[in-house]
Amino acid sequence: MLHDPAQLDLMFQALADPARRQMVDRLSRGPASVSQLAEPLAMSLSAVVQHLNLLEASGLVRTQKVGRVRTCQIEPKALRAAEHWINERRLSWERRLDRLGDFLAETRDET
Amino acid sequence: MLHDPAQLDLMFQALADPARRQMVDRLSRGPASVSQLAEPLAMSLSAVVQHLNLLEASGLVRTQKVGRVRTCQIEPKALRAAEHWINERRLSWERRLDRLGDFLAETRDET
DNA sequence: CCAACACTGAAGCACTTACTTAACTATTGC
DNA sequence: GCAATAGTTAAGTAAGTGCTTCAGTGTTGG
Repeated sequence: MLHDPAQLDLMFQALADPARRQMVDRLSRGPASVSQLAEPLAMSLSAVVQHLNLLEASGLVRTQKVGRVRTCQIEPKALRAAEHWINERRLSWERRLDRLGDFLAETRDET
Repeated sequence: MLHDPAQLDLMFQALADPARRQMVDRLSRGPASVSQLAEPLAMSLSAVVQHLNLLEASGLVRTQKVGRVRTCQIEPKALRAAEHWINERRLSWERRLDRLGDFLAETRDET
């Protein structure tokens, strides 16, 4: 579910905006309300809510409303999924370089 | 350089598109020419070049032209930078949860 | 030399994004 | 109850994205 291309689209898209990354950054230090998320950002509350909805749709953030305040938290599983996608490609590349290095070392020995 | 917000914007933006992720995926298995990158994609070569230019601007891919073919490779440093940004936020969140767990366990013992 | 090859660049078009303002709903404290 | 609080929703707009086609440029094999 977290690994399907559409979900990865949404996650990376969500992380591509500095305001949304700032929101994730704030949430990594603990839960916050919408207004608390909005406070350091130079934009209307309405804009923040729209960013938050994207973050929630991407799965990176989970929210729950109690009374009139919506409290937001990070969803570490989603972060891990994005991290994992990148990590696999990087490792694949680096393993390939290692094998290439070994090959070159071996063929050098065979002189 | 790789950690400034604008560069992260470009990297996550680049990864937000399935065609570009497919190109990165292909490159994680070894270098490729533009035509080779284009081959599995259902779009014009021109569109592929435009995607490739974004990938290069983001720093995720490096290319060099020899004769008439442009050969593309992954830049693992950039992948690592994106990975690292996500990883730090996730760890920050998870450490916070651990401390919270410890605190709750301690206060329970104090009865 | 010249045709095929591997791209490259510009223009145009449909669609999406990141906001804004303004009007609204639902809670809460007094 | 009623004003302040916390958030939501809709509509509008300027700029950005992801393609397309078409007309190039430079390179290479025969």
